[in-house]
Amino acid sequence: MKVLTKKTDYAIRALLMLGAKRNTYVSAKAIAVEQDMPYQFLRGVLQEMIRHGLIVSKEGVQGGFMMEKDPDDIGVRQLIEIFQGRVQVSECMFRKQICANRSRCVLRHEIMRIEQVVNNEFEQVTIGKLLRKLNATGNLMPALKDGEEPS
Amino acid sequence: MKVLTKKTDYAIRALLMLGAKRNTYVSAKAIAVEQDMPYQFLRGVLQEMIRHGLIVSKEGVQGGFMMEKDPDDIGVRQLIEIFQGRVQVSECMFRKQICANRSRCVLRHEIMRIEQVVNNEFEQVTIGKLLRKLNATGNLMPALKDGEEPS
DNA sequence: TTAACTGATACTATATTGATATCAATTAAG
DNA sequence: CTTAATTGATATCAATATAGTATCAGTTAA
Repeated sequence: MKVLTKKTDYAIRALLMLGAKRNTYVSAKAIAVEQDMPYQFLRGVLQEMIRHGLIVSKEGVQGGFMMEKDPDDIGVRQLIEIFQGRVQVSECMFRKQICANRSRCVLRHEIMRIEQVVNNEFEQVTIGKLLRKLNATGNLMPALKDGEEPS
Repeated sequence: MKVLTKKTDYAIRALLMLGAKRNTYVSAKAIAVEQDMPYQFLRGVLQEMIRHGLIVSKEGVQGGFMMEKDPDDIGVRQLIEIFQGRVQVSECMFRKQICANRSRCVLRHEIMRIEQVVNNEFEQVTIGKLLRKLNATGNLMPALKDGEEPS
């Protein structure tokens, strides 16, 4: 069970780059190369973020994308909603007759509680928070030391 | 974003039926009809649960399925793992070079924390717990009263 | 004028999910 | 002993979601 799809994954990483270079336009190509993402696919992701007001763009030479919102106001929850739709534990777990009255369904309570917990957790992970963590260690991808194995 | 797939959904509801009629064999057909699930699809789900030791079966006339484990020992988390695989926030969010050393990746911590929270929540929702909730209200699908609208 | 860009959109490929169909083997009951 | 109700096992298919590619028009700095 994969919680984050590629789109959300790429969106987060692109935003981390834009957040690290605020007030300058970064091209899709630059992001794609540095983060090793498929160029056209990434562009679609960036377009979607423009539509949702997270970033802005400038066309032409020296153009690119720039972060618009405060990174602390961009939560992973919002990104999930944009690229994967609202978190629902079950579309309609107790359907037909059972769903005739969802508010009285005894299981609905549990389902909604978990939905809320999940959303809450993701909401608290913001781009700003992640950026500060990155700054603390200096880079996003620490190099391996001699002889060190990937883990 | 749908957290529970049909298989998990059907599994939970089938288990609730079996849990409500313990020590008797309930046929796949009976479950499918009462819970309005596709018969053959449900059978696949039941087979999978046999393989994982959650239920047992008896072939032939008067055969069917019976709950094997203590319902308090069957958590939704286990069902998700069986039918949807282990919960992973991201398969490998920071791949290639970045994933060369996942343990040092600064974002990994956040990711794993959320994974744990999610798993914990689902673990605590057991079939036994759900059954007790059902018993408290008497049935799984309360009928609508006159004039009452689905909600 | 040109090359580096984004905007927009159409398309393809692959994987996952949901569902159906078939046939052999088992078993209770008449 | 036969039959109908069942599970076991598998093969197949359809629908949807995810991931990725391609193309062309428009914009802009140099």
